[in-house]
Amino acid sequence: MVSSKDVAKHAGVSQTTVSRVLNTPERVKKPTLQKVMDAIEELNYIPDGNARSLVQRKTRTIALISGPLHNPFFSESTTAIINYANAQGFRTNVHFINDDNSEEVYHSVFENKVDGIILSSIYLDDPIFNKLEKSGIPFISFNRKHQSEKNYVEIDNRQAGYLAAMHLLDKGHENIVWIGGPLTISTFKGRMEGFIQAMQDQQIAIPKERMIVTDTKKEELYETFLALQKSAERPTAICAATDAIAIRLMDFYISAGIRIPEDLSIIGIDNVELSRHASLDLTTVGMEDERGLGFLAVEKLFEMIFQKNKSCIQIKKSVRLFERNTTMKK
Amino acid sequence: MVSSKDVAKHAGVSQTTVSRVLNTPERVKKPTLQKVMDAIEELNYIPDGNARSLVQRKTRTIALISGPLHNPFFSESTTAIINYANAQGFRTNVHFINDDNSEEVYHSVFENKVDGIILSSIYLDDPIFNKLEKSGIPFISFNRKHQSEKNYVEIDNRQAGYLAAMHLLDKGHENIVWIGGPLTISTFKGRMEGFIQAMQDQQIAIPKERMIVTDTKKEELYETFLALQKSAERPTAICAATDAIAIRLMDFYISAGIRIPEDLSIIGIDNVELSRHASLDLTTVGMEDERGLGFLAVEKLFEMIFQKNKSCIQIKKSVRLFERNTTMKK
DNA sequence: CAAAAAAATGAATACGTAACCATTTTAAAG
DNA sequence: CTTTAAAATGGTTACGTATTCATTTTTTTG
Repeated sequence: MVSSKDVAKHAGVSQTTVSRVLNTPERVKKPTLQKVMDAIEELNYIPDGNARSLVQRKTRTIALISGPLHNPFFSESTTAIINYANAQGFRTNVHFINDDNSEEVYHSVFENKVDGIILSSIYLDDPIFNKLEKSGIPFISFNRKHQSEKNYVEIDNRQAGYLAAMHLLDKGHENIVWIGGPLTISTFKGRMEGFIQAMQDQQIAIPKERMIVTDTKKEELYETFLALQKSAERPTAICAATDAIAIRLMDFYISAGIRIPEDLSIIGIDNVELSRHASLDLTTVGMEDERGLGFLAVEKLFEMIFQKNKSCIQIKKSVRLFERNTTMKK
Repeated sequence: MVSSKDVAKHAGVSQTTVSRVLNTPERVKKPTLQKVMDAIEELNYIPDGNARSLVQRKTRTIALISGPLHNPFFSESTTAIINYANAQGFRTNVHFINDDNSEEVYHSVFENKVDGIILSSIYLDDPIFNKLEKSGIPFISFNRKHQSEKNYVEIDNRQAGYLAAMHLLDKGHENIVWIGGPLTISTFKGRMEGFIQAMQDQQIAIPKERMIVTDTKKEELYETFLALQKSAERPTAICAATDAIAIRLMDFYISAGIRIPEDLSIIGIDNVELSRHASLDLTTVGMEDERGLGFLAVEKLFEMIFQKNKSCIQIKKSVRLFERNTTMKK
């Protein structure tokens, strides 16, 4: 590989001058500059970012630990985050966490000495949180938060669950089923609490079998769907904890010949882009802000990176109903 | 930051031994090993990947230059690629290219001295191809290929376009509109050629106004939709170059009250996961292989990285029709 | 038990860059 | 001109690791 020393030799200057040409060209005399530039061109020299990182103690890289991209929420946030980082001249290392690779993922992230970490994969009692704090690397979680209530950007999940439930109640539904992910995740916990609150406020009892806490994977949701179909008293409406869940369930129901919303109302939460598609036209609850949580989070992350802003980020965005065509009067 | 020297001092050994503990622990005596491990634990030492990269001349990082994630094809391939790389212990730098950032993106990739590059963003006559070859870094393009016909994984685009057109012709359509992206991209060129071939084989004339080459962005597609709606002789079927285009168009048509497939048949190409959703149920053409082009490409890329396999990769996967519910007899 | 072989460890160095300090060259001031 | 200041450039070092080679310690062998 051609290094700055090779360039220096070729141009008849010192390595220091080559470095200066690249970093502070205004401190180099014109003719010297030209000589060096020519040598760079001729030798096809590209500086080594790793060597630079080593001496500068900055990698110009952030790590993104994201949920799965088949969930449109995450494909939207990932896009926003990578584009923002790129615009700042930063690279983005993307990771997906599953049940048995979190160890390796965090190891890889810490080893790489990234300048910032943005994650949507944290659990309420996740032990990784302490490691993140101890590492001294700026980090922020979006969509989910840790029980410590530090460094997060989220929507008002309780409000979201509440509004979703209220909408179905307004439409005259009473036999409503909640389908959400594990309560070890703040997002699902908050949204479910909001849902329960609304039902209680309207004095609607919720039998245990109508509160379904499941995994959000396709297979588990299919099991859930089958169980519901077999149940004696089928729900007239489903309150799904996320648009991704709602959209998946719609697939199963429509495939089974059940019409939405005529036979079954369904509402999601997140207001992902895809939910607006005319074929789905999913009623949902989400932020007004079109930029999304991922954008807000990465924006804050870079504030932390650049300004060394050590203050704790706590952002909760309020939500509203987006009424579309998957819910109707009972 | 705590370095291996600090660990060495703390454990009363040399830095060399610390390095050995991490890399070749079997060459270290048990009690020494333990001392060092304890010191590592106590000081919370994590080796610096950049320093290692510098001396080993390997970064354990690949770069992915992808199309936009709102296109399900790319969210699927990105998932497959990142997961594969992670399983190999590699990080993935993800980049998105747009009209005016390609310079910076490639600069960033080359600067980072990645071990491999996987890209779906190349143009037929893309000058970046020579730079990639000159760089000596293993690389492969998927979905698209360069005119040099080197290092690519694609579907048989001509066959795909042919099958899509034939399907519509079989259904009795004659007024068929082709909607695809720019012909500077191999994917669109090949698919369109296949489409034209089928029409010629069936001796169906294609007036110029039925061959639409446009940008694949939402806004441009909307313009295309409006133009078609205004045209005197509306098509009875649309052959879209990709599922992403087809799905976008369905949104516009359904929003305008046009029924699919009753009023208009539409077929895509790619067979993305989303196309199977019951609400869309898009007829399409795609690979048999469920793993997708991204997976095949990254698999080959790692063969190149590990085996120093310099042989040129040329993979063209054959396709078949997936008949669903957006096409019907005229 | 001595000699030879093997195992364990350490000292020194390289990787490619930026930063710091020293030196030379050029321009400004008197 | 000479002196002083400023600009331009070069030499050396540090960043944190793995590697190479040398040295010490331990084990094996006859």
